[in-house]
Order: sequence, then C-alpha cells, then structure tokens
Amino acid sequence: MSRNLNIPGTLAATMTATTPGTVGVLLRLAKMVHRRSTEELLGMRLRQYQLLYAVRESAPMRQQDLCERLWLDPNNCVLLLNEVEALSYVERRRDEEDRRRHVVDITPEGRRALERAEQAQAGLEGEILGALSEEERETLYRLLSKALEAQRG
Amino acid sequence: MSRNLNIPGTLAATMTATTPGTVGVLLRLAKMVHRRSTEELLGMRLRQYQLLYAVRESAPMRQQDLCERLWLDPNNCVLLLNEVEALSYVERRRDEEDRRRHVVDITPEGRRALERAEQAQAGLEGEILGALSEEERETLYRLLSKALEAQRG
DNA sequence: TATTGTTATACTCTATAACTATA
DNA sequence: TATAGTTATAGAGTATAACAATA
Repeated sequence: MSRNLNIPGTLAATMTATTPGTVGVLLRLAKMVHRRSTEELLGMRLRQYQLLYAVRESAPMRQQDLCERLWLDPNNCVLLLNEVEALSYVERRRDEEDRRRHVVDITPEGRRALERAEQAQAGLEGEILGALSEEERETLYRLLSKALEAQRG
Repeated sequence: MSRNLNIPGTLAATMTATTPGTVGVLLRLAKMVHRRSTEELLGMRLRQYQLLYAVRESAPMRQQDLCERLWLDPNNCVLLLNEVEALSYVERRRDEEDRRRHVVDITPEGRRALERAEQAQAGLEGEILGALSEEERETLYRLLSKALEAQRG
C-alpha cells in the first residue's frame, strides 16, 4: 500500500494525500537543470541570472522587494548583489526618500548579458523538455504556475 | 522580444527555443519543496529520505547502482550512506561475488521510518499541489515523468 | 592495471546572529 | 526603538583528487 503511494493513476491517487511521486520527479528535474545550467553555458552563474532576470522585470526596484521575490534572505541577497554589481550588470543607489533603502537597477551591459543568458537557458529548456510537444509544454507551464501562485498567500 | 520569452501562450512560444519560464517556475517550486521538507516534518533529512526510498525500491542493490540512480558522486553517496546506516535504516555488506563491491539493503526499522516520512511527504505534496485538481496532478506527474525519462539516454 | 569504495579537501549555497546607518 | 542593509560565521550540499582493497 505504501508502495502505491508512488504510483499516480492507481487507487492510491484517489486518497486525500496524493503521491509523493510528483514532487520526487520535480526535484529530480530541478537537479538536472541546476547541473546543466553552468556558468559556461549561461555566461554567468544561475543565481546571478535569476537575480538579473527579476531585476529587469521590475527595475528600478527596492532591494528588499528583490530579496523577497527571489526568496533570498537579506544577507544572501546582499552577497549575490555584490557579485552581480561587480560584473557591472546592476547598480545600487540610495533611495532619496528613505536613505536606509537601496534601489537596484539593471545596466545596459546587464541587459545584454541577460539576453545572451536567456538564449542559452531557452536552449537548455528545449533540451530538458524536448520530449514534450508545444502543447504539453504550455500545459506544464500552466500547472506549475498555478501551483506556485497558490503558495504566495 | 526577449521579454516575451518568458510568457508562454504568446507568439514567442511558437519559436523553436521555448521559454525559459517553465524551467524558472520549476526551480522555484523545487526550492519551496526543499525549504519545507524539513527534518522535523519527515523525521529525517530529505536526502536521507530520497536514498531510503531508492533503496527500498530495489533492495538489495549494489552501492554503485544506488549512486547512479540518485545522481550522486560515489563520495557523496558514501557520506550519505554513512548517515543512513548510522540511523540503522540500511545495512551494507560485501558482495561475496566481488568483494570490492558493497550491497545495500533496507532494515525493518528503515521501512518503518520511510513509511512515516512518506506520509509526511504526501501531506506536503498535498499542500504544494493543493491548487490543482486530481486530474491536473496526474497530468503534471505524467508530463514531468515524460521529460525526465527522455533524459536518461 | 582497472575498479569499488573511501577519505581529504575545498568550494558553493544557505542560515543565524551581530553590527551600522538611517528613520 | 525600529528598519534596511551589511558583515561574520557556521552549516549543509557538492565536486575533485588521492588513497586502500580487491579484481
């Protein structure tokens, strides 16, 4: 019975607590993405890419909001920002309305590097999801997003 | 244009290289699972649970095969096995046919601990995927598995 | 000589707490 | 005093290389 917990599509899947299998497969795929998202491929570290991606989406933005968006502790966020700023991909400046705060913005150089990294990441995604049709990929994106959105509350 | 790369369902999604968005969402969900799969919840570390799960599936099995299945380097596999063996959840013994090899097996105590961890993990999965219907969860499992299977070659 | 497992070591990522400056 | 950011430090996870036992 406990064995069936791992096999969706069986009677066990009708129980309240669904199978741990979906999360298991999710973690394995994530591990593969991490392994293959090398600095050589992206032109920067995966974490730097993720930060840069988030910054561009809302730049200029407060450092605090950036940290929250990335689920990073403030200290980790600082360390990561130091790296990306050293690469001249982002700039930090004081918020003149509240000088305790920092405002983060992406630089033109950062945008160029991000676009290159995006192309590489898209290529990797094409390999990772290569077995799925376009329709299946959109379904996957929709389901993952739906699950993620529900967690934000 | 590069912005659209992140939005499936738009024209960009029809390009050869699909959006990096799906992988991005996948990584965020995985991060959440890691954060919430605490030792307090599972009764053991997540990595130990994953190892134990794999061992039960094929026990008794060769240590080498176990490492490969978990995508662990031999050294990391040894360290992790040391932990789980110290908990008396698995046992290692020499393979009498080839005394260089070790054979790993799960103990009755290991099975009990694993079953408890599975219940907890199933509960967590229910929370993580709470926004999805039963049918959607099965679809998600099928798509993730399909992508994963294709990577094995 | 090649293979299995182990040990030593270092590097990345993450988490906790204390500190600085501004409010 | 409370908050935003920073620094210091330690822990967990991972990777590379060297080593021991066995084939």
